[in-house]
Formats: sequence, structure tokens, C-alpha cells
Amino acid sequence: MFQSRTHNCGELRLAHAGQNVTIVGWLENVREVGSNFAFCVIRDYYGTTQVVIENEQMMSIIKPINKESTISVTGTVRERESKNTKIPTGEIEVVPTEIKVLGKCRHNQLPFEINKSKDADENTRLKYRYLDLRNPAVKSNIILRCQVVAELRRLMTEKGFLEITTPILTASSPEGARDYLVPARNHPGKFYALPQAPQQFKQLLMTSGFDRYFQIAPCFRDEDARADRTPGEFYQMDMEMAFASQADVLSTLEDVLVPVFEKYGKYSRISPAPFRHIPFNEAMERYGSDKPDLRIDLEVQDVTATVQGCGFGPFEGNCVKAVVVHDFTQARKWIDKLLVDVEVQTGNKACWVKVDENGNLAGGISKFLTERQDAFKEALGLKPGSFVCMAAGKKAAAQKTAGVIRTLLGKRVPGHFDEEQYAICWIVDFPMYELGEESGQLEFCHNPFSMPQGGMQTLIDAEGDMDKLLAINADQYDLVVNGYESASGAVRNHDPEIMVKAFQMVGLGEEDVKAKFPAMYNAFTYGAPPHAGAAPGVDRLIMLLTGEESIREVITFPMNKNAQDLMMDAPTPVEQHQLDTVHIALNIKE
RNA sequence: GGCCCGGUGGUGCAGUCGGUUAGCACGCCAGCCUGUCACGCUGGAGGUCGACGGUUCGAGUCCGUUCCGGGUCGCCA
Repeated sequence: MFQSRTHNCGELRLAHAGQNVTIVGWLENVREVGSNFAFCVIRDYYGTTQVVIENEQMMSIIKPINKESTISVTGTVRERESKNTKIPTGEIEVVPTEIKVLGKCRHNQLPFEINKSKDADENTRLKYRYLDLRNPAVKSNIILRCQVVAELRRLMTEKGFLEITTPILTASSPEGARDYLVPARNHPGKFYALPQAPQQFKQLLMTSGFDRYFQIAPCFRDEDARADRTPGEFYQMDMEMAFASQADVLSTLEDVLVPVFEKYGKYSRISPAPFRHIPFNEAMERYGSDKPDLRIDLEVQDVTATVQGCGFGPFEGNCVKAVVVHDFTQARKWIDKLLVDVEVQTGNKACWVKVDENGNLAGGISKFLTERQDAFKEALGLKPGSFVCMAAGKKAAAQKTAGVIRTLLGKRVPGHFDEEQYAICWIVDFPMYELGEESGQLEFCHNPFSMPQGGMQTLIDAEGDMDKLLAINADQYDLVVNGYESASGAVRNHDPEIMVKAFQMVGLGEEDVKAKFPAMYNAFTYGAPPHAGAAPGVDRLIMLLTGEESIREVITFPMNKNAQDLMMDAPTPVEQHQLDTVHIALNIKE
């Protein structure tokens, strides 16, 4: 029969000396230091404890046990002869009278060493995630995640928010990402979809008068992965407030997130609330990104006017953005690496020029600029030793490329990156509409649920005037932390007439609104409160708090880049009868 | 789907200009060691160098194709 532990592996201290105890855990290591003398390390969730073997009988028991087996050790706590100050239990050891194997590890060669699992091949880690998670350094991220989620719930509840769960099986939504579809057995040819976000449900809750809602909500999107984006599913702390303005939402999130960063963050320096507001257009112009890393002190400058007609092909007729670093000493090879990395990350080429010790432009594309070098140097405030990296293209592309240049230069040239802090800002005033890259037509910039600033009148004034339409902003906002988009939200459009008008601008009509968002459109005709909300991404928040660069490090059972669960072997084929039940015939193209 | 990087014993990595027995660390096995704690010492096992094809007297190394993984663009709040 299993005898319960009397203590865990993290709690025994000198004060316990002389007590008879039972501890249980994984056999982490055995150090033999004599013929019948050895030290074993037992590890459980709480810590590690040393067990000392000092006779032939115990040695014969411990010797055949593979590492990572679970064992139970009963014995006496004793003060160590030589103490280890590095671990909390380092002053004592357990002298066993009985050692039992609870769960034998049948493998004497593990796929990786538990304590070094973070270095192992990621495929192997994911396949053996249950072993990977035995590593305290891996486990700690998951523990922190649990604590942060509990804290978020506590703080939101304290502020009067109700946690309400919303359906996982719901209707496919025509906007945004690809849906995960679930065939409906009782409705041949019809499908449920997993929610991309509880967006419409939370807005319906507002019209029902729940006033303040939140949810640690799973969201499903069938899109490709990135280092900071898991494929398939992720979690948001979705929230919404009725009769609330943008300012109400921002201050609520500041109240909730600052304490979380303070308590659980890796860095102690945090931007004080209220966080700086940066309008979208200004962010694009100065940082070349709508999620600028404000720990970097460089900014993007515009040199379009100065370089027009210089003869360098890519500049002609294009917008040209520059990032300047003074006192630049890096070698040509370093610059080449920079240009390659910029191209990999943006798909666009960058070019460069330096100012030599005599104050003349040199290197890179300098020969195109020598004639006008004084104006060029004046415009950018250059001096001997300055380095200029430039990107050209249509405005948005040039800005975006310059933004990547800014980030790479900032992080690689010493003295421009103040890393150990949380630099937080709100990006506000996102445009309501944009021109579609392919279609050339007006499209919603983000989601169509946002209220245009100025409401109906703005839409009426701008109707038919493309420039005016493109200049309309929405009360839409992103929370940006160290260059990561960490939350996104908006003041919603709660007026069905303004909704219809907003849709008319992109060539859709009342019928389209009703067809795409029937529940919301109808609900809003019965008296809807003005409302606003946001959704911080839980996974990214944990990434920021732990300092991890891969989102897979903060997810308990992550999928790989190709949306496969290597441990469970998902997705898998299913039996023909299962397909028949849901009326699915496969049509797989080569 | 495009581009970039990678794939070498169980794990992590090195491998020069194409050259003879593919190195190192950790792990594993055996032996030694009574105060280790990243224990130490001695010895040992373990590799079709992702796969296929080509160039060559000779390929881990060069070329082509392909598979797998990561990053990135497209995509995505």
C-alpha cells in the first residue's frame, strides 16, 4: 500500500533533524562516492532533498533503480556533515530505513537530460513534453502562468467584472482569420466554428445589461505561426464595459496590468500609468511600426524630398525613410549582415551610407548622394562617424522596413537599447479604413465593430471622398509592451444605423450587415449601451513577464509551427464511419 | 506558397582546401573512490554524418533534388 509522504522535498530544515519522515519524488541523480556510500537527489514539485546511502543493503536497493523513477524514502532527518548553502534543504539529508519504487522508469537513456531539456531539439521536447515539464526551469513558466491568471481573475473580479463563459461551438464568422470548422452531425452540410474571439458574445452581453464582463477566453484561428504567435489556439483576457469610454477601458487595464508586471515581471522598471498615448500615424512615422519597442532610443526620419532625383533607382518616385546612428564603428561585414537580416525580416532591401572622418559621405550608395551631401547631412543632422540605413518604397513599406532597421540597429549597436524594463504605451487613433493591397478598394482596417471617431456625421462628411475616408480614425487602441502587441481593443459601434453607414463606405449594405452579424445587428435595434473593451493576450503577457522569446515556452502543451501536437500525434486521420456520421467525404488533392 | 538558417552516436556541438581511424562535452555501461552536491578518476559501448542522385581515384565537406525543423514574408489582432 502507498504510504503518503509526511513532508515534501522542499520543506525539510535543520529543525526537522531527528524526525522520522517519508518523502516521495523522482530519483534525479545518484552520486556514488564510495563502495557503499552515495548521495541521491529526490525531486518533487516543491524542491529537492538529499538522501544518503551508507550501507550495503540500501546501496543494493538504489543501484538498480533508473533515474527518473518515482520512489518513496522513509528515514530519519539528519544534519549534514558538509552543508550546501545553494539549496533550501541543503543543511539536512535523509538517512533511509526503507526505499520503495513507486513508478519504475524503464529507460536508462532519456530523450534528453531533464535539467538541460531547454537545450534539446524542439521536436524532441514537444514529443516528450511530459518529461520536458519535469525540468523546474520549464515548469516555472507554467506555474507563473497559473499565478498570473489567478491574479488577473482576482483583480478583475475586485473591480466588479463578472467572468462569463461563452460558447466554444458557435457560428463561422466571415471576417478575419480562417475558422476551425466542426461538422454538425444533425445538420448535414452545416458546420460549427470555434470562436476566433468571443467578440460578438461579449457585445451581446453588454446589450443584456451585464455591465462589466471578462473571461480568460480560448480563441481559435487557423493561421500560420510565428515566434510570438501559436498556431491554432491561444488565450485572451477578454473584457468589455458598458456605458464606458476609451479612457475607462485604458485606466481599468492600467489598474490591472501594472500590479501584475510589478509582482510577476522579470524587470522591476515599468512605465508608470497612465501610459503614453501615441497616435497610429505618429507611431508609423517615428518608429516604423504600430508596435514600437520604446526601449530603443532611435527614431525613423524621412528623407524623401532630399534624395529625390539623386539617380539611385529604388529611390525614384518612392518614399525614403532613414535611421541614423552616430559614432558608428562597425565593420563592412557587420553592415552586410544587417542588410541581409532586414531583407529576411521584411522582404525589402535596405541601403546605407556613412560619414567619414572628413565629413564626406562614403560607402554604400554614397556616390548617388555626393552632389547633394550637404543638404543630406543637414536634413539628418549627420556628423563624422554617422551611419545612415535607408529603406525605400511605398510609404507603408518604407516605414515598415525602416522600423525593422530601427529595431536591429538599436539592439545591435551598443548604447541604444535599455533592455531591462517594461516600456509600455498605448497606440491610439487607428484608421477606420485602408486601401486593400490587391483590390485597391476601401476596406476595414481592423474589425468592423469599431465606432468611427465623430460617429455618423464623420461618415456622412467623408462619403465619396477617398482621402477623407482614409483619414477617418476609430477609437481603437493597442497596448504595446517592449515591441509586442499585448492587447487590442476599441470603442464599439453600438448604433445599427452607423453600422450600416460604415458598411456602405466599403460597398456593403444593410443586408450584408444583417447577414454577417445577425445577432448583433438585431440586438442593437433593441437599445444598446455605448460600450468599449479590449483583450490582452495571456500568452504574450506571460512571455513578457518571463522574458521568453518563444511563445511555446509559456504554453503547457504547445503545438509545433505546423500546428501539430507531436505528443498526442494530432491531427490524425479518423475512421470512415466517423466521417460518415458527420457527412464528410474526403477530397484530397495531390 | 516564397525567402533565410539548420539537420553529424541518446542530447548538445566541432569537423580547416574534398584525403586515409569522423572529434569533444554531457548522458549510458563496467570498475575504483566514505562527504558529494554540475562529484571525481580509469576503461568501454554507441554513428548507414536527414534521404536520394551526381561530380571525383576519393564526399560529413562540392552540385542537384527531396524530406524534416526553426525564423520570416504572405496571412493573422
